Amino acid sequence: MSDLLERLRGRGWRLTAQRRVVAEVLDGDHVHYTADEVHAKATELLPEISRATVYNTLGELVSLGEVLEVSTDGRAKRYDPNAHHAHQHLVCSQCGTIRDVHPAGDLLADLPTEERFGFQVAAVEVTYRGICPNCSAG
Amino acid sequence: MSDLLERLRGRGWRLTAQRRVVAEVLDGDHVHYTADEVHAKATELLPEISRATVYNTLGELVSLGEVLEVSTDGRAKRYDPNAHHAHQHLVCSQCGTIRDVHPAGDLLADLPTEERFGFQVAAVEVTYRGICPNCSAG
DNA sequence: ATCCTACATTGGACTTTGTCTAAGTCAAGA
DNA sequence: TCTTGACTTAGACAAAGTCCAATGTAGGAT
Repeated sequence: MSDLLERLRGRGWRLTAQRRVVAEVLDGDHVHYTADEVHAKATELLPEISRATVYNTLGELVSLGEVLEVSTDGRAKRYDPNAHHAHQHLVCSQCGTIRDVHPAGDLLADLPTEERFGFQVAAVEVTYRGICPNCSAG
Repeated sequence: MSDLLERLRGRGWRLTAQRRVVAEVLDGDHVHYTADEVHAKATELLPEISRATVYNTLGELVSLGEVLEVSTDGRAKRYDPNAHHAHQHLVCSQCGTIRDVHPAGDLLADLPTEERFGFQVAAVEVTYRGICPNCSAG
C-alpha cells in the first residue's frame, strides 16, 4: 500500500490532498473501516474534506482494484485495503470485528458444473461467522 | 413452506391477514425478494398492509429461522424462504439474479485452526459471482 | 513563473432502506 | 360476547449513500 499513490499517479490520477489523506487512512493492514470512519479519520488530517469526496475516492479505489468493498452485515460497506492478497473474512457475530483469513482448498472448484446453471463463475466471497475470543470471554 | 402458518401458530403466533399475506408472497422456491418487493406484492393481495408490518413480519420470520436474510450487494437485504436446506448463493454481477447452489465439500472445515484466531466459528456464507446465461448472451 | 482548463471538491438536497412510536385495531382465549 | 395484550398503522425519523451546480486546483502548456 505504501507506493499506492505513485501507482495511481502513473495511471493518470490527479494527486490531491484529499486523495492522499484517504489513502493514508486506509494504509495499514487489518483495517476494515466504513466510509464514515474513513471520513472521520480523514477529517483529523484534513479538516475541510467532504463526505462526498471520501465516497468518490473510495469508489475510485475500488474501481481501480486497489481496495475491496466488503459488506458483511447489510449495514455500511467496509473498505479493505488488502486487495492484492486473495483472502476471505471471519466476522464476530457479536461485536462485528473482522479478520482476514485464508481458507484451504480451491473454493471456486467446490461449485460443481451442474450447480453453475450456465453462469460464467468468476469469483467467490466467503464469510465465516462466529464469536471472537474477546466476546466469548464475556 | 406450505404448512408454515400452522407451524407458526403452534409457536404462539397470532395469525393475522397481514402475516398470512407476507408468508404467501414468500412461498415458492428460488424467490429472493427485497422487503420492498415483498411489500409491493403483499399490497396486491391486501392493499392496506403497511411497510412497517412487512418489515416486522420479515424480521420475525428470520428470528424464527423460517426465512434467511441475504445481503449480496450492500443494497437492500433479500429474504430467502429456503431456510430448511443449507445452500449458498450464485449472483449475476450484471443483473443481480440470485440462484441457490450447493457447493461440494465441507466449507467450514476449509478454515484451518490456525486461521480461526480463537473464534468459535459457527457458520459460513458463500457468494459465487459471475455472469448469468441471459446476460452473457447479450 | 503564470495561465488554462479539465478534473476534483464542496455543501447541501435528495434517495433508499430501514427503525421507531403513539394511537387505534383485532385474534383468540375466558 | 368481552377483554386484553399482541398486532398494525401512518408518518416521523435515522443511517448510508448519491447527485448536482458552483467553486477550486493540479499539472501540462506557454
